[in-house]
Amino acid sequence: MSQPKKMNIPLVAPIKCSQCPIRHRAVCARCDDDELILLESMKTYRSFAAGDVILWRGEPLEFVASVVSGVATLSKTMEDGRTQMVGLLLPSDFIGRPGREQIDFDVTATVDVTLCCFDRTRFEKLVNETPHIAQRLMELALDELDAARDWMLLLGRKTAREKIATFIEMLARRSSHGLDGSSDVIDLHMTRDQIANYLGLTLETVSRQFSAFKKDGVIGFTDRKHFTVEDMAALQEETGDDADGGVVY
Amino acid sequence: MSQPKKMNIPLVAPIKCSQCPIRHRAVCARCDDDELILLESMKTYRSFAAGDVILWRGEPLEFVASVVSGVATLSKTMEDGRTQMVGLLLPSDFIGRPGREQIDFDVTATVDVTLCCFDRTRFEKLVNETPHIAQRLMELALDELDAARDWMLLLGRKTAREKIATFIEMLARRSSHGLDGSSDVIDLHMTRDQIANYLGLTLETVSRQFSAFKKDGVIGFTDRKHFTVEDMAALQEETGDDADGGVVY
DNA sequence: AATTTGCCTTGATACAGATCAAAGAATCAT
DNA sequence: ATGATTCTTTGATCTGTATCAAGGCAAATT
Repeated sequence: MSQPKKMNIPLVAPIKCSQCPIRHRAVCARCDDDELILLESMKTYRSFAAGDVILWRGEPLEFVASVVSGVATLSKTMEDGRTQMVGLLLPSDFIGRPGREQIDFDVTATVDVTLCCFDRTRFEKLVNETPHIAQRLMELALDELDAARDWMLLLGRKTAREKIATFIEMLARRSSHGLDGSSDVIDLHMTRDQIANYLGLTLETVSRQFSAFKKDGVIGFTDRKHFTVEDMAALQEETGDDADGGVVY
Repeated sequence: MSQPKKMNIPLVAPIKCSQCPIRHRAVCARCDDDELILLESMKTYRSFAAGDVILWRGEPLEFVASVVSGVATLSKTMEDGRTQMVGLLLPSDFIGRPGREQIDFDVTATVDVTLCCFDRTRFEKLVNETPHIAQRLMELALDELDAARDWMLLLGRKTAREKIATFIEMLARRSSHGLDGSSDVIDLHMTRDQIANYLGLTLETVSRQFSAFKKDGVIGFTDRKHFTVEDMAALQEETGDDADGGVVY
């Protein structure tokens, strides 16, 4: 009954742009109705199971895409196997870049992922003709750049404890549904090993720091993949980040 | 005769866009003659001495700019003083982003810098009206993003020796004037401390690794700020990067 | 139910790089 | 020139995190 994991049926029937959950945040955010009709005719949906590689480094890039649902990661691997995640793609984030026919990292689905794909060369043409899209793509790229820079500070200067605190705080912020009601159960989609690759640590250190925060009453685990934040103020304090935006009076 | 360091005369007479050294690579790369005339009427030049802070984190952003000459760095500092450089700006690189009125890092001139500045709000308007510029800005952002991701791998996973090798190799590649004639003298514009902040190390470790590479005959110092690469192959090997682009056959 | 497999935790130990310290160049100011 | 300051090197020691190793738990498979 269950499908074999690597079965190759990535294509899925797309939903209407007008009903698309990422309509107002993705690369198409600024498009008017005419432009949407055009995009609608170009797009195809593809799905990937958790763990599947979406794109290999160096592989010719046939399509660019927006993440519709799920989470994907960008990662780089050294010859001896050391790997570092260099990006996290959430719904509305964009994969690929116009003007380059390959990428320099692997893209992997960490949970089931659905992508809204466009043929790369056709999309490039569209970018050149459609200012809205180029502008939105610019904004998305600049947002990712901001995130990458925060991550560089984390990787270069934060201690293991600060890294884990920052990571937990990020998850807490993301999964709080608008409100900052703290004691929701947070899902830790990734394995300890993936978290380690994200934070520039080993999986053992990740495990130890989680245990330490649990012992200190900052978080509580309901099971290995789910936890609650018990003391948000303490967590914030441990991240090493400024409480405010860094504005000094 | 010499001017006091902090004297506030940043404004300088701009040169013509048509003669501008970064004309074909900066944000204005794709602009046609009409657009250039418009930009010409908007732009002002500002100069900063080595060591000057160009923009403070959180400060309201009055202008955006292209680097015309010199080198500037982007850096983030934690409350306790730990700092991490998160970007290096070379001629043609862009400072600031349309749609945001402050930035989350400090921008500092490491050597004397000249900027081609545009009033931020006027520039934003121009971006909205001029697809060329949004496209070019997107490309610049994506290039920076690629660089940031390489840097994340370095910060998260490379050893001190690999970090220094990567840094030296980058300088060597940049300062080789087109040719790969190796034994040019390379200028190490930055202090050991700045290099440490760039690589996520301490200045002592930077110094030790330089000494180690010198002892191993990989590089030779002519003075503390100038060196030559004696063994490029060995240097490449030490970076930990794939020799090729990662293409496996 | 028993077994396998993958993931996680915890302990013991090693080591790379940080920290502390001091002295040696180079640059700057007088 | 002379002294002051800043930057750099090198040494000694410490420590946070990696590494090595073993066992535990839970889900998947038989």
